[in-house]
Amino acid sequence: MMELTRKGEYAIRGIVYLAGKPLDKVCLLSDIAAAVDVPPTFLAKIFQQFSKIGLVKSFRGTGGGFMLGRAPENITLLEVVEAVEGPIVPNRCVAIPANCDRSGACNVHPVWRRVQGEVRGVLNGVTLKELSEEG
Amino acid sequence: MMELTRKGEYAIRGIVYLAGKPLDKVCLLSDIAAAVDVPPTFLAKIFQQFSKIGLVKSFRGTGGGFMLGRAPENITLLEVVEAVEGPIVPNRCVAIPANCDRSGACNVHPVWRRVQGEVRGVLNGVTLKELSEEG
DNA sequence: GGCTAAAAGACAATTTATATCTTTTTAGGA
DNA sequence: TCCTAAAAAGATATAAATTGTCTTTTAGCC
Repeated sequence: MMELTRKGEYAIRGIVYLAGKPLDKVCLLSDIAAAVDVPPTFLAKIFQQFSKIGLVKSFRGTGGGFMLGRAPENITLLEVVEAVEGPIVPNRCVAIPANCDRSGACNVHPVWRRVQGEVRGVLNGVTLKELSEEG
Repeated sequence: MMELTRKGEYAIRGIVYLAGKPLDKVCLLSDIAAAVDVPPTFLAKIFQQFSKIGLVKSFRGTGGGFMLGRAPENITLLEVVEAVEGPIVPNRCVAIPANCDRSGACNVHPVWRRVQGEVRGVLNGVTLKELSEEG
């Protein structure tokens, strides 16, 4: 249960790599993919998603590539994970409350909300800056 | 990310239903399945897993069925979920540390451990007794 | 115009989830 | 002992999600 997918794992690897570079440095997707050991075509899809929401900036053509969209201390792990995995919802009924009307009052529901809150809290407390610094 | 599967959802529904009955009451699988709106054959598989680890007791033949293996206040939601979903591991590298030796020190690893701890903590704090009482 | 590199979309393989069906085992009752 | 009830176990089937790849298009630079 609750496992991050490959996609999520790859997404983190890729963007953490970027976060470790100077903010204005433009990196080739192929270089990033090679550095973090991810299939380039797959990482391309991931970075397209990042790009759409501004987590990274992309540049086409000669000299093109990717750079971080904001300073790494202003990007949380939560944003990164939710960007590619979708919202963190431990149970469908948390996402779609209408789904939870089985037998009126469901006692489990609030538990899942608490789980959701805790997880989001942890991930929201971690920035790409911390993750990219050598520990 | 982190979604409970149907199996997990069904498992909880089924065992919470049992927890709402008198401890020594033997329930037919078919009755439980009907009551909590779960495919009976699927629920059978789930209860087999429960039975193996003693979460429920099973009786075959005439007058057979299932009853709770322990008092509901002594069964946590964590046990139930892990019984059918397997251990709660937000990332493979948390489950298999050898998998995490990519580039030496991985800063994300401890974050996933924290997530794991928080989730397990929440689920461990909830018992079937609470879940089966009307709120 | 020609080269480079990302964007977008279609497609394919594999794995996981979600069941169902059949056969076997165990127990109780006539 | 035989019949019936009910769970256990195993095989199989379908659907959906994951994990990619490939091709074509668009954008930018020389």
